[in-house]
Amino acid sequence: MTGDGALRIATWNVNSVRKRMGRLVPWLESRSPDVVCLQETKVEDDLFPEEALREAGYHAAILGQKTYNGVAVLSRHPLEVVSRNLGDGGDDTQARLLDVRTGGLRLIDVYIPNGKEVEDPAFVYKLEWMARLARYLEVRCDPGEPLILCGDFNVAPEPIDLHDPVGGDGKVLFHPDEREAFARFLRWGMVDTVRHHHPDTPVFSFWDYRRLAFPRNEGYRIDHILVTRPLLPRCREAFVDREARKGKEPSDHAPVVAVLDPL
DNA sequence: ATGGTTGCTTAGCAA
Repeated sequence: MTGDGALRIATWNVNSVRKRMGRLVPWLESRSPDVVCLQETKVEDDLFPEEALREAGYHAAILGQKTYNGVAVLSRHPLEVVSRNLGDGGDDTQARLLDVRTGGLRLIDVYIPNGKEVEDPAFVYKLEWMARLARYLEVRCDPGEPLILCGDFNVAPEPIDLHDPVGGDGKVLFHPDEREAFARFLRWGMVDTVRHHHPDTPVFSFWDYRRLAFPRNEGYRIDHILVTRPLLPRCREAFVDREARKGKEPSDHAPVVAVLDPL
């Protein structure tokens, strides 16, 4: 809590929730977010550390699987699940989406496929999944409703969003096709909160474990909190919590936080 | 430099 009733909404790819509990719980205690969307929990639902997180003060909605992927939404308030995965008749075998209502808000937590390499079939799957998500917004959501779409999008939207936009052009995370798929979310009616509040500031949310990328600040801004227009006047600030990437055994991603004025 | 590191699961995959 910020002490004035503001809501803190966060998204964090933790790269295994069980491995990261020693950092996640102190982070929850120090930052006191109201809602936290997690990605890459990498755990089946019956092994999710729900009790420890309950003791830290959070309800949880979870959609996990063994070894890979997995999303969860933690909230100070009880959660109602609107949808687990896209539910459109396409492949839903990977745990990548949770659509929930909590504390008077609707949030969609996504872990968009990484895509591996542009030449890989996984990249085709990524583009198809993003098109399915756009369709999900069109069919099951309304740009006139207060809605938050956040998570690991695995897309750096603009040149400012990666350390080497020339070298990265046409590669995974910054390919024109995935940038266009991301732009479609914005055209539908979502606003990128971090970029809205910091139009000209390079900020990254992911640094590869390899190549000493973090100390060199060779990063990408691929984790996003998007909001529909009705929420924008309430969004006071949005930022990357870079401190959470420092120190021993970090995730390769930092949390992104948006601060909303109360209704 | 098709390099490098981390996590899950145990040698190979995903990121």
